[in-house]
Amino acid sequence: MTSQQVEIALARAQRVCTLRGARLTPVRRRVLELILRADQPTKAYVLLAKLEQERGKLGPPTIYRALDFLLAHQLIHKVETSNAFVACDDAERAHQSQFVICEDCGATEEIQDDDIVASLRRLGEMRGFAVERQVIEARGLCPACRVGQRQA
Amino acid sequence: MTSQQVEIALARAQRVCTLRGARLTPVRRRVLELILRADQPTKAYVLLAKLEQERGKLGPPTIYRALDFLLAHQLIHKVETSNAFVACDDAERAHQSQFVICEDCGATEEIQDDDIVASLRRLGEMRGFAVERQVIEARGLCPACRVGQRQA
DNA sequence: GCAAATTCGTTACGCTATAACGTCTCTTAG
DNA sequence: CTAAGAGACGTTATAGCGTAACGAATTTGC
Ligand SMILES: [Zn+2]
Ligand SMILES: [Zn+2]
Ligand SMILES: [Zn+2]
Ligand SMILES: [Zn+2]
Repeated sequence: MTSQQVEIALARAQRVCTLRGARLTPVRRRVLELILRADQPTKAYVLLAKLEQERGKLGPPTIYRALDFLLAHQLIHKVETSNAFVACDDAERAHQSQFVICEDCGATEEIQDDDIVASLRRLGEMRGFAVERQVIEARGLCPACRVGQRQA
Repeated sequence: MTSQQVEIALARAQRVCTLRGARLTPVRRRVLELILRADQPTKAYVLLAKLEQERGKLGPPTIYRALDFLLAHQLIHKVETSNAFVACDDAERAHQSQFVICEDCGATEEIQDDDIVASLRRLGEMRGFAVERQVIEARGLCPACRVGQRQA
C-alpha cells in the first residue's frame, strides 16, 4: 500500500468515526496506520514495540485498547488463527468476513462471501443456536508458495 | 457422558490407535478420558492441573504433547475461538468439522457439513490458494440461553 | 541383547491478553 | 466559568496459552 493510499484510508477512517460520534485519537490513528502500512497481518506485540519506539515505554493495554476500538468500528479485523490484525477497506458497511491465509509466507486475503455466512448461520439455527459472530478461516498455500513447493 | 460411554469411547480409541500402529499411552489415554468426562470443552491448563493432582508436578509440554497426539489422530478437536479441546466420536473417518459455541454457557456442538467445507475450499481456490485446513466456528447463544436472554 | 526411535519429565522462556487503579482531558449542564 | 461525569490513556501486575531445548527412560525392531 502506497503512502497515498494509506492517507486516503486514514481520512476515510476519520470520516467513519466522526459520523459515528467516535474519536480517532492519535494512538488509535497511529495503530491503524501501522497496520495499514504492513503488507501482512500484524501482531499486537509488534505494534506495541513500534509504538514504544516512538513514545517510550507503554504497556500492552494501550495497544489492546486501540485494537478493541478499531475492531469495534470494523476498521480492522482479527485473524483468529494467526492472532494478528489486518485493515479493512470496507468499514462503512457492516459485514462478516472470511480469510485465506498462507501457512508458508503469511499472506492473508479477506473474503466477503454472503453465501457461506448464510450457510453457517443456517447450520447454527438448525441446532437452535442464535449465531452472532462467525470465524471462518482457510489455511493453506498461496499461489506463489504453491509454485515454490512444487519445485522443492 | 456416562462412565460406560466413556469406557466404550476409550476402547474405540484404543482400537483406532492399534489399527494405525500408534500408542495410546497412559498419559494420552488419561487426557482423553478427562476430555471425554468433561461436559464442555476443556482448556489445556485445566487438564494439566488435573493430571498434576494425580501424578505430581508436570509441565505444560506433557499436556500439549498428549493433545498433539490426540489431535493428529482426530480423537479430539481444538475449538480455536475457545482455546479448548473436545472429544470426537468419529475418529475412524477423516473429516473436517465445524463448531457452534454458546457465548453464555460455553456449550459446544460439533457439526460435520461437507457442503460448507467445499464452499470454503472453492473460495480459496478461486484466489489460487491450496486450502489445507479450515477453521469454521459460529458463536452465539444456545437454545437454553436464548430463553434466559428473552426473560431477562 | 543392542541400537534406534519414541515418549516423557523438567526447566526455562516467549507470546497473548486482561485486571485494576490513578491521571489526564474533554464535554456539557448548570 | 466551573463542577461533574465520561472517555482515553499510562502504569503495574498478573493470568493464560504455547514452545524450545535437553536429558532420562521406555519401547521397538533387528
Ligand atoms: Zn472487512
Ligand atoms: Zn505464501
Ligand atoms: Zn470430529
Ligand atoms: Zn448457552
